[in-house]
Amino acid sequence: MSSALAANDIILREGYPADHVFLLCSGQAKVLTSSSDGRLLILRTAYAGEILGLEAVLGTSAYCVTTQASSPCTVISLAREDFLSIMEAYPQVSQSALQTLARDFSCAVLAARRLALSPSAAGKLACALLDWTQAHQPGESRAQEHLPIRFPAHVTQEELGSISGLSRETVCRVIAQFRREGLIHPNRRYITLVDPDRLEGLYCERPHPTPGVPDSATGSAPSQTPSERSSQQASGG
Amino acid sequence: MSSALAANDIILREGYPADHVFLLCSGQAKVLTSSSDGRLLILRTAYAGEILGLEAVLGTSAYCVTTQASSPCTVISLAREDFLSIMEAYPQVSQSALQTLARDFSCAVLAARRLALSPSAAGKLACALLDWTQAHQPGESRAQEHLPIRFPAHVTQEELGSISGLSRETVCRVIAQFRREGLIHPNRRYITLVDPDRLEGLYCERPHPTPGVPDSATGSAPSQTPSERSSQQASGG
DNA sequence: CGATCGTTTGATCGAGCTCAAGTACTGTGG
DNA sequence: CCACAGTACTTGAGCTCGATCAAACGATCG
Repeated sequence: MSSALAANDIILREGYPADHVFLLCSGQAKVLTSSSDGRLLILRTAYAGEILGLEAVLGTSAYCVTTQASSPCTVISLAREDFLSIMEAYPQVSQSALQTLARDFSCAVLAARRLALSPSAAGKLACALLDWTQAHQPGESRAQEHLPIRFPAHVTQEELGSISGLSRETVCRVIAQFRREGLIHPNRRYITLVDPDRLEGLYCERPHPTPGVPDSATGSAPSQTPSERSSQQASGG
Repeated sequence: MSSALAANDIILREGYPADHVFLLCSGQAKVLTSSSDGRLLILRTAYAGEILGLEAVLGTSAYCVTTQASSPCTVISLAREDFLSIMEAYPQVSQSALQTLARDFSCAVLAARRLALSPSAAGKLACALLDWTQAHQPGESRAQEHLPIRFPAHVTQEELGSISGLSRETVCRVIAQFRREGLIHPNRRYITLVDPDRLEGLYCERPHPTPGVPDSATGSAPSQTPSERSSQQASGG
């Protein structure tokens, strides 16, 4: 039931039958998806305490991501049926699973966003750095976002490439460019984001409070949602 | 509480406070994310009966996708607190929400996959067509995947571009190429995928039962997951 | 029958990938 | 402390693919 894994061991594999969920008891793991030619897309890092494989056990019958230990790990595996009955018995577990899935979904959407909508390599990398640091920020230090941010340790440029959808070499070139522009300060250990706000403003098309969805057919005020105009009827477009 | 919306009206907007969930009672809606310069990434189509905005109400405090009516719609909005207490009172609602979120997550991962891992425009479009038809297949006709598939109606090439991360013109060119190769049969109304399997084999790097994650440091059999070697200990890397 | 929207095709250009070579840093063992 | 090996980083040159710009063509609808 409990396993000790070495770095780079596979915890679960995309495409395989989703017969278990895995509780990551210690260590860290990369959540990624891969193509048959070896290219990787790293979605996020999972830390101790997280449950892996939720989406597959609940939904389709196969895992849709691969999880690979990035450091020595301890995991506990739980059979699908057991986990489902636990969730039934303890509503708190369901609630926790809901929040986990909601976060996973947001993370996947952010990845898709920057891959599709960032027009340049610099944009992709900037978004990746900002998304990554925000997602892995311990605690709720979202308010002091304008302060310098340390990028988590031991992420190679190759991994950065797999996060942002760029080649190793391009990652290197963009990092050099950001350094020249004073936006980041790469040490051997950390990449310090000197001015996250400026980085975001210059290169990112991130979800803002006022996003750019066209309101072509909508004559009404763009900021209104149905909840705010429950009595009104939308003018037919 | 209930609203009638015209086509192209916005149901909920990414970045806005997640104060409500929305039950789509009739019509269809596009789930998308946008950049400030107007580029779009369409993740999927939501149909009548679906609950929209789940991920935001449960997780972070802001919607992370935009939902836009693609046909006239009826939606019912439900305040966040009300929905949360309903979920608490009726475990079935929680279970349903879990499955919805699991599917949404899988869908977002597929989008990120094809954006990052498909090496060519043809690959991106082929994956998009296949993902889209599978996700929107009514019922469980997954078994007869080798039969021709009709692509859902009224998806313009521009929308196909926003689904696959390509420009309109490139979508057109790739469609022409697929037609020349006998892979698809585009009518004015439908695109018929003549041979989905061949299309997938030629152009897609989709999650197969034997994906290409490197097992560099793992000496053990690649197909083994921790659940299958619960008594064994991984050899320290 | 004209207007509008969607599709088709061509020409050009540039960003980023690939290939290739070279450099810096880390850790290990003597 | 130094030599060595391995890994990661850096930089350059060339080239390919898809975006962009531009211009018709076709269908549908009022």
